[in-house]
Parts: sequence; structure tokens; C-alpha cells
Amino acid sequence: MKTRDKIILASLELFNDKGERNVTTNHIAADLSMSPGNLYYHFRNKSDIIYEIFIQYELLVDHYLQITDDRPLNLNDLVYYLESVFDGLWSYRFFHRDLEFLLDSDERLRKDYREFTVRCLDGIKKILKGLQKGLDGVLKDLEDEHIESMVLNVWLVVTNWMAYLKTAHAGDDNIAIDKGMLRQGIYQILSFTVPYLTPAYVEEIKKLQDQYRPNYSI
Amino acid sequence: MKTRDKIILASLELFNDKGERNVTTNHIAADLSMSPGNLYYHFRNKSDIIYEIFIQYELLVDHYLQITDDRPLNLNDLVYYLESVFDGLWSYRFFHRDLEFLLDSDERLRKDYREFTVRCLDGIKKILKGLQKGLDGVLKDLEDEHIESMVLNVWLVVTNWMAYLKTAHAGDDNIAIDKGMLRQGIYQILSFTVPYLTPAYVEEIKKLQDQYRPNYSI
DNA sequence: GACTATTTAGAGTATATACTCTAATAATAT
DNA sequence: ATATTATTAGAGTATATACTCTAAATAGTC
Repeated sequence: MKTRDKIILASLELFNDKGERNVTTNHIAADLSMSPGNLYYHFRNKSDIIYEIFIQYELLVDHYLQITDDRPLNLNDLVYYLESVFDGLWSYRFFHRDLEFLLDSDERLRKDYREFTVRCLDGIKKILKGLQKGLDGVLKDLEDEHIESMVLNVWLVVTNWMAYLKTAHAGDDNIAIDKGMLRQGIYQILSFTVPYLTPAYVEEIKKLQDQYRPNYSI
Repeated sequence: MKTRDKIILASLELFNDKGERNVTTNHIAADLSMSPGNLYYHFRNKSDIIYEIFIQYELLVDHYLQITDDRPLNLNDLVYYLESVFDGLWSYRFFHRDLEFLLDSDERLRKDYREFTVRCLDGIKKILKGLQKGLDGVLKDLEDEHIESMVLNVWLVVTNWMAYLKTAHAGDDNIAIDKGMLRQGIYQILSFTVPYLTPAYVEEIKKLQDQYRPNYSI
């Protein structure tokens, strides 16, 4: 692997593990048994590393969120989208943690992230509309305003589920959050659909939710 | 005002304005035209200042979230609770921004915050249950599981609405977020109730939502 | 093998940050 | 007034952090 890519990878791992705020460029270099000089030969500054990581994240999620619109969407589709997105979220979990600071310190990133948000919201909307399509659509027809609200709610829960887990569950015992716990966010997202399900799918969603049900209690 | 209180107040203002990460103890002292030595005479370290601010935040929200349970709740009650909570959120808006880091660096805070979360979730639950009570309850009866999901969804949207505004709307033009924009989160929270409203309240909630409707488009 | 361009090491720097220390000042009690 | 205590100033320190600079090593080319 190229040095540049090694730097990106090690940075991502350290960021995910310790939080961007707690990882310095010197740490990254040390982690790779590399001199700071070398790191700075490949990246002008820390922001550039973060930006590069964001580009990867963006690519991944944009790829996942290519929503089929030539046919109605079914529950399998929904699960696939959710699993994919939560997978991306897990791989780049540091990102939403220090998001505000990151956007404050990099204008490029701020602009790109805003556009990224718009695309994601649009993707979510397409999914919901796709679930309404067809004779036996999963979701009932909804007023556009309801859809918009729901899209935003889904986005907020998706992007902040990780933070919720960390703050509400990581106690003195310092339970580490794992990918499995993150997937419980899927249960939470599915709950949004419940009031709008067509009768045929009520039981199906229940079964589905069972697969992602949290086994902890707050 | 006592010096100690001045420090707390100035810190809160600076934190809210610039983010905790960007505010040093020296900044706080300078802002008060005070020596660092003096600041450290009153607080052992930065964490102690933050902790003290959290205690105030906690007190405020706990106060707001004393939910009447001797009668059914109506829409006025709901609005009061929402307005109050969003008001607290605004006054201490720095807090949820760097939450994960703050909790990582202060065990006391971590523990307290976790308990605080539990109380808040419980408060939200009481509100929802209160809205179901009575002959003309605002909300239909719901399975407990639905309530639990909804409680968590409400919490996630409430605590992260600010971050959403900042990241999705603060662009190059650097629109500052104001209290009014924050209140649009109330619109978003009200959307959770829509599918569960008893018929008598459908129109009422619509009217209410209109009052908080965002005037921007994403 | 000689020459050039790329990559890397590692010591070094300027700045920032949390926090300390001591002496001076102000407030309070007797 | 004097003694005591609480408060404040402000210079200073140890450490961290992002980043630079130069020389050496390595790779690639003719």
C-alpha cells in the first residue's frame, strides 16, 4: 500500500478509536513508525487528511444510496439500505462526533458536507417514496409534509445514534460500543415506519424489528 | 456578582459562542479582564467549570421536566414543556456539541449525564402518557413499545436539532443560528405525534406546527 | 554506474494551553 | 490599628501540537 493510503487508513482507525480531537499528526506518524516529516510530505496538514477521509465516506454512502426507482421497494431493499448506511456510519464513526469543529475549521468540508446532507435526505425520501409505490406498497400514501418531517427525523436518528450509544451507555464500566450495538439503530429507524404501514406489513416489520431489538434497557 | 459566578457566566457565553474546544481558561480570564491565577483560585481546572455549568443545566431542565400527573395533559402543556426544554437547550447549547469529549474527560460528568438522560427520557414518557389520558386525550393509546421508541426518537431529535442546524445550514455565508431557528425543532417534535393523534386534535396540531414551521428550505 | 527525482528521518520551532507560584492587595475580624 | 484571611495579578512553566527544514536514503532512468 502507498504511504499516502497508509496514512489515511491509520488516521481513520485512530480517529475512530480515540476521537479526532485526541489524535495528533505526531500520533499518526508514530502509529505508522514514520517521521512527522514524512507525513507532512504527503499531506499539507491535518485538515487535508480529514478531508480525504470524508471524500471516501461520501463516496461510500453515495454509492449505497443509489435508490432504484424503476420498481416499488420492498422490505429487503429497506434492510439493505439500512444495513449499508449503518455500516458506513460505523466505518467512519469519528466523523459525526466532532463534526461541528471539523466543519468550522475547513470551508471546503463545510460546503461538501452540506451538499452531502442534501443528497442523503434526498436518498431517504426516495426510499420512503419507493416503499409507497405499487399495489401492495409497504407504506401508505402520505402527505408530502409528513414525508419531509420523517426524512429529517430518520436523518437525525441515523447520524446521532452512535453518539446516543456512547453518551447514554458508556458508563464507568466503559462499555465499548460495537458494530452490533450500532445496528440497533435500525430498530429505531424501523419504528418510524410503524404508524404508516399497510396492514399486510405490520407483522413483517415486527419480525424485522425483533432482529435488531436492543437487549439492554436504559 | 461573585467572581466565581462571573467565571461561570463568562465561560458559558464563550463556550456557547465559540465551542468549548476553542475556549481556553486564559481566554475566559482575559474576557473577564482577570488574571489566570485568579481564575484558578476559584476553579481547580477547566473540567470543574464545565461540571458546574452542567449542574446548572441539569437543575434547569429537571425543573422544567416536572410533569404533572394528576390530570391529563393538553396541548398547552405540551407547548410549555417543549418551549421550556428548547429554551434550556439554547442557553446551554455548547454542551451537546462537544458532549462525547466532555464525558470522556470527566467521570463525574459521565455518570451524572447518564442519569440525567434517564430522567429526561422518563419525563418525555410521562408527557406522552399524560397526553393519552382522559376522555378526549390528545394521543391515542399506544403499545408500550411504541411509546419507548417514540421517547427515544424525541430525545434524539431534541438533543441534536442544534447540531443539525449548524451543520446543514451554516454555509459559507456563515448564517448564525438564533433561538428562533432552534424553536423550529418544536415543529419537528410535533411531527412525531401526528400519526397518533385523536381526530379532534389533528387540526389543532396542524395549527400549532404552523407556528413553528421553518421558513427555509434545505 | 551516474544522475535525478522522490521519499523519508528526525531534530527543531513557534505557538498554544492548562496550570502554578509568589507577592501584592483588599477585606474582615479583633 | 493590627493581625489574619481571602482574593487577585501576573510572570512563569511544563507539555503538547501542528508544522518546518535539511540532509540522507531510496527508487527510477539513461
